[in-house]
Amino acid sequence: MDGEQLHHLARINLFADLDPDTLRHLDEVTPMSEVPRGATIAAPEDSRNILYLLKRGRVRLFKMTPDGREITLAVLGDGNVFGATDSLGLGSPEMYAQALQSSLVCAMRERDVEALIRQSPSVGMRLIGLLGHRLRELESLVESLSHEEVADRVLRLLRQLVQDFEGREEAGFTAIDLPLTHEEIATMIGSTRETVSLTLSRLAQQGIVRTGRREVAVNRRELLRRLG
DNA sequence: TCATTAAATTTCT
DNA sequence: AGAAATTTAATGA
Repeated sequence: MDGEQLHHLARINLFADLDPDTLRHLDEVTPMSEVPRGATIAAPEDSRNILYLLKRGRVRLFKMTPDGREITLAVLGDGNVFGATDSLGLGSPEMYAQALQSSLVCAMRERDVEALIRQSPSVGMRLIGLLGHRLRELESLVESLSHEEVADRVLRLLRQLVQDFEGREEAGFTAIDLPLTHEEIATMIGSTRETVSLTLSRLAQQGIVRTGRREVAVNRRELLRRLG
């Protein structure tokens, strides 16, 4: 399965073809809440047996190093899931989840998820698709982190983000539909705010990216040329 | 090449 | 005004 298909797979509703009765039951066991930008949805001290369903919004998953620095492990969009570290073994207990923008989140007990998967295997299949996509992005990140210089790490990250969060197209530049600071970008590629800032402005001079406060757009043609 | 430190500057609330 | 985000510069590993 190629990246484009996986991309679309990740966007479809986890519960797409469930029958009305099941959906009604799900509604009862999955309280929904609106989470404001910047708020923490889950922290290590929270109960670990909940699967969060991101109905709409953007959520960043990160860990904290002993010296207090953040390491971002994933940014999730509409239709994705996170949490649930006990029986599903999804993610680690040390993970924080923070809303990058106002988001709509459902909480489902892990045991209800288990029961649902047994009853509707298609839900399980979609979950695997979602997780497979995340795994692949992590693999590519590790690869990049281990031997590339910062400029290339930034570029690979942006290529990934523009695929997952494709925004408006304007004058050859495709926006990344995600509010990100240079600081946050740094935590995604193991660099620093200052270096990311300098790197982005150099890439802007080269016509590969266009940046603004909390926003980045990329010229896909130039990006491809540079990354090969 | 890039993290670190320090500081200035811009932009948002 | 004050906070947050970004930029610039000097230094050393």
